[in-house]
Amino acid sequence: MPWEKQFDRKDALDRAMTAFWARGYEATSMQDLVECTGVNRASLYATFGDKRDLFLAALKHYDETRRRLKLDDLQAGYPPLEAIRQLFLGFASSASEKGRNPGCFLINTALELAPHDAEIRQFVALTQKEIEAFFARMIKEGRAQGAIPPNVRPTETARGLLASLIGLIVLTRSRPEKLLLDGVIEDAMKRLK
Amino acid sequence: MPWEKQFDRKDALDRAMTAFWARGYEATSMQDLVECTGVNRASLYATFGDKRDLFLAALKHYDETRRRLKLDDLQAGYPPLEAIRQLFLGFASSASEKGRNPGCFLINTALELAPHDAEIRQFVALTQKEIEAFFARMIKEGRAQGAIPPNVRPTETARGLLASLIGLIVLTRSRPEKLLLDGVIEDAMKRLK
DNA sequence: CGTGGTATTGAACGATCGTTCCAGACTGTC
DNA sequence: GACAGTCTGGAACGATCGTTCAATACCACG
Repeated sequence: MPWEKQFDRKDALDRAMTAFWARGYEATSMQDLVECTGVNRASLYATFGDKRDLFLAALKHYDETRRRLKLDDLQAGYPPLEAIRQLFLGFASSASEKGRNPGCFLINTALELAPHDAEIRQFVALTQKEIEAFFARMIKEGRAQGAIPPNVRPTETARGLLASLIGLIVLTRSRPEKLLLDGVIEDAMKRLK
Repeated sequence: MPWEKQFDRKDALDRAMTAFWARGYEATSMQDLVECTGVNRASLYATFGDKRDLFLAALKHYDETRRRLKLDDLQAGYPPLEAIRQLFLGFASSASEKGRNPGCFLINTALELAPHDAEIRQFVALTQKEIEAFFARMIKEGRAQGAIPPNVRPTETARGLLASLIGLIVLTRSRPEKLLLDGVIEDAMKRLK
């Protein structure tokens, strides 16, 4: 190869991810992406393809660097029951009432693009299944350790927790009230005792 | 007044609502709105103001004709516990795996615009509070009638149900699988027994 | 029947959209 | 040091964006 890229691919992808995450697909223009990545238009196209390709790459980047990493950290750093609680708490605490609430890129996409784009829908569905599997795994471990009662059914309860988590994250963007968010978490955790 | 409008304001608003509901704010162009309402561009501006004004009017129209009407019908037509279940079932059953899932206009807006527009955020928050109040009211009535155990706390449980309902609706747009949606509902209703 | 004033119409505005092209900058190889 | 080939920078493409304007059609009122 006679020459190498001047910019770091991962770094540019991370910045593009942040832009799509904050404003969504439609509201983020290529001009925005050129400015926030610092990469020239043509280089952006040469490296990532068109806008949708770049979005999909950013979404997968989010999944790898945020969602997967987060779940792995929780699983490694906390006992099962506390790992579940910390996942909820992480989203609630990032929702300050004054500053911006980043929310979850995957959930934003589930509403904006998933209904209209089969490939994106399948990817979003896959990540949701992994979160569901995380909940089920934690419940099984918690039961084995005696921290969760044996009458809590892993598969069914995991589905309920997934819905509660999604609801919590949506609420952080319209009603970032600590009283409400803490109430949702407390109620969600009741399933496990 | 020397002349009256040729088109029905409510009818045009209803069609615009459907368009915004299906595609969101950014992805719906004024050209789309001109075509789906059948009203001329300038008439649209003269009647509703700019695009954001029209969107807000459509959102409020949705709230009046769908959300409020739905809750009133449920409250009038079912006993408390069943009214709650029917609210969940309504969203799950409209999510066929093949056709389009309309979802909920208010929730779509909670993610797309609420974080960036204070007026819209406050309106969305208001409607969510009314759903929350609906749940709390149903729980209180259910307890009074003996259909819901007295240890179920209305205010706290209503928050949890709201999150579960939102989660369910989001899931209908990315994973319209009957097994999953029914599982979420079953799990949500467990709180009430 | 003329007049005032609003509704409608289609064209047009400048701005921005996503995308592409091309000349120039650059480095590894011969 | 000339060549080959990739990456960069900026201009430019046609299309579409939200919005506005001037001309026309129309009815109530004097």
